[in-house]
Amino acid sequence: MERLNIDKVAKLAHVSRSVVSRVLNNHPNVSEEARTRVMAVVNEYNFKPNSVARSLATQSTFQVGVLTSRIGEESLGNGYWSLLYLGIFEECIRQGYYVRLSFFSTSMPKELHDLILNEDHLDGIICLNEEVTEFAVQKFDDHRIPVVMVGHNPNYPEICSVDVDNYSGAYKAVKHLTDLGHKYIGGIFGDQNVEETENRKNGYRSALNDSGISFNNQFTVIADYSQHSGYQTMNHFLDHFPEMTAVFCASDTLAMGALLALYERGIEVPARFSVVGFDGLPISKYMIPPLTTIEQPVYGKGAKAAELLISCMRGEDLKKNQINLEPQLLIRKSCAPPYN
Amino acid sequence: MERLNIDKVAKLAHVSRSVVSRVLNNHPNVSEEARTRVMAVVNEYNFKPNSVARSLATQSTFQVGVLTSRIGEESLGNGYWSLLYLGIFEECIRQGYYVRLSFFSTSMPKELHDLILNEDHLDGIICLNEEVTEFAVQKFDDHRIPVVMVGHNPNYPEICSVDVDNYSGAYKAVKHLTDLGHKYIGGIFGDQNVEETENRKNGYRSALNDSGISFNNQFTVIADYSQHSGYQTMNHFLDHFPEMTAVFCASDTLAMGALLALYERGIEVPARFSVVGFDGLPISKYMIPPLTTIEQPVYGKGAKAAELLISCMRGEDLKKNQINLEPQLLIRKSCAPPYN
DNA sequence: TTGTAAGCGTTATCAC
DNA sequence: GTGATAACGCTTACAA
Repeated sequence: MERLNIDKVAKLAHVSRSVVSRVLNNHPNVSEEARTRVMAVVNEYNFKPNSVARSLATQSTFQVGVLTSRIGEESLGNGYWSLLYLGIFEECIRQGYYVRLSFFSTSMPKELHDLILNEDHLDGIICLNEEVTEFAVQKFDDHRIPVVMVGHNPNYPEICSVDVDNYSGAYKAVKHLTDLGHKYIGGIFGDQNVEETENRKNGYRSALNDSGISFNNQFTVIADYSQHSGYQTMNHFLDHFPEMTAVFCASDTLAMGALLALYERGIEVPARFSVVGFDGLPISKYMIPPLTTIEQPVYGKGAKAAELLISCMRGEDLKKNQINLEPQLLIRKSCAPPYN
Repeated sequence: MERLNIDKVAKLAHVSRSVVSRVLNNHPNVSEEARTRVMAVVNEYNFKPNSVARSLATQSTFQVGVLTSRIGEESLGNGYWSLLYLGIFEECIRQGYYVRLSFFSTSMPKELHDLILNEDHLDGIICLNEEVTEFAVQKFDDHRIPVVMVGHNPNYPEICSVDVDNYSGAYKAVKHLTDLGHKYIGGIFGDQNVEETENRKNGYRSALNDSGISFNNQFTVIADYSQHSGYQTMNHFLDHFPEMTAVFCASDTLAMGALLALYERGIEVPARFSVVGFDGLPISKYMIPPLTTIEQPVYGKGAKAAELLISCMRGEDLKKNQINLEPQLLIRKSCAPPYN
């Protein structure tokens, strides 16, 4: 069976191509009779209008681009990104949009940048981190196509964004530790020069403060979100601050590294040391011991970002465009009162 | 600055639109002089031809679809899928193809299936697992667009596929255990009714055999590739076969679950029990203890699949279309000779 | 070597 | 309510 086009359908239904188009797009001004004739043909031949031609005519592709940094394999492999993408994908497809996932790296040739961000093929863009946001915003500074980002960036106040309440999450984590009686609590953070880190650090600080514990800057390290950084930083803490009895890690991956460092030194968790993570990744449930962590709605962040983007694409003017989702403390087995 | 099209470029360069098209597509038969004039304009205005229009004219979109099952969040989060996708993406983009990643579920409405697999928008498809392959192959049984899959499926011998040598991987893993002196070795596998499992099981069996150990069917369980299954199955083994001293897990996630079960019972790894995984995921390095595993080139599988697909799309006739990549034993800290 | 003109398969405008 | 017809922006015979 030949693949047919709108003209052939029109012929078969004894109408003009415009009528077919109207029927397919639910436009008014088409007689009930014509509609049924057209639909009969459409169903019989399972006709689907060619979406490329439609894109050319309407100047919109119904495709959303998702952009993230070409991070290392280790960071990529932690489940956070897949879950975020899944949230985006499912919301988009539900609303009839395709989604194209691209990894971006400043070191790739310019042609690839242009290819990835090819505006003819994209109706909107979701940026998953700051580096990429900067790049996309700069390229689309004339607002030709809408951009939304996951995570807030104070440099781009006019851009819609979704994030978890980082302050609140960190606060809850550290408060849990102080409530347990810990007084010397390390903090491992993941990303320099980013509001997220600033907020998490403030949450950490406030929780300490509210428990009457003074903040010690040496107990705080900003690295990156890899397991390796968690491992390294934990070793550093253990070498220099024997009084420390607990650590707040700003990601589950960081916590995973910290747990390994503790294990290698034979320091039992949670009996002799407590650790709390951030993210609530699926794998955190199977760490040893199962990680107490701050669960954030990763999937939900993605879905919400997609929802915002599609609203923007439809031309709706969003007033409340910086959305914060609330994280929850998820208690498992990696925390206990301090030893002694 | 207005966005320009090929006609405007032609006007500015004082040539016809066909000349512009020819220089943009590196076609022959264009004078050096015309070429430089065109390129001058192209560069000055940074002109990029509209790819949607090009798609319509050439009947090809330069887009590749990647299809995978809408698996649970836990399975999604293990890093395997992200890595595989990264391999596909980077090879595609290098060759100038976009890639669209979609999750497929048999339970979603038919409109979504049609949307996801919309052939007008796709020049080729890479299937990441069997369920999805079946669906795609059935939809494109007339070979309108090429399909390649990751993992071999004997039901579709004519389709190009890439996989790791599952037999060899399992063999190496279990041989490592028998070489260490283990005699009672469990096997946890991940996917019923799939050639992959068959092959891994055969590898496990052969290694046992080559070491003069008889195969015990009770020591073998086929579940799914989740941490939870590893956890559950390990508990089952521990409850029923106290003589068992080691286990081969057909994925790192399975091993992660097994490790947790062992930990909860206070059975030290590797002192009292050895475990080896399969995959070599980035997270396996940070398990407790760091996992000895069979490292397969996940990224490479993706890249190779993309390479095959693009060859097919270019019309090359591939003879050697079932490719096997060789996995390696990666020794870390989860194995030791049996206790006593 | 170059230019003209005919597609590609839609949507959208505007007479009828 | 309907149907020509003109876009949309490109590629590609074919003629010059």
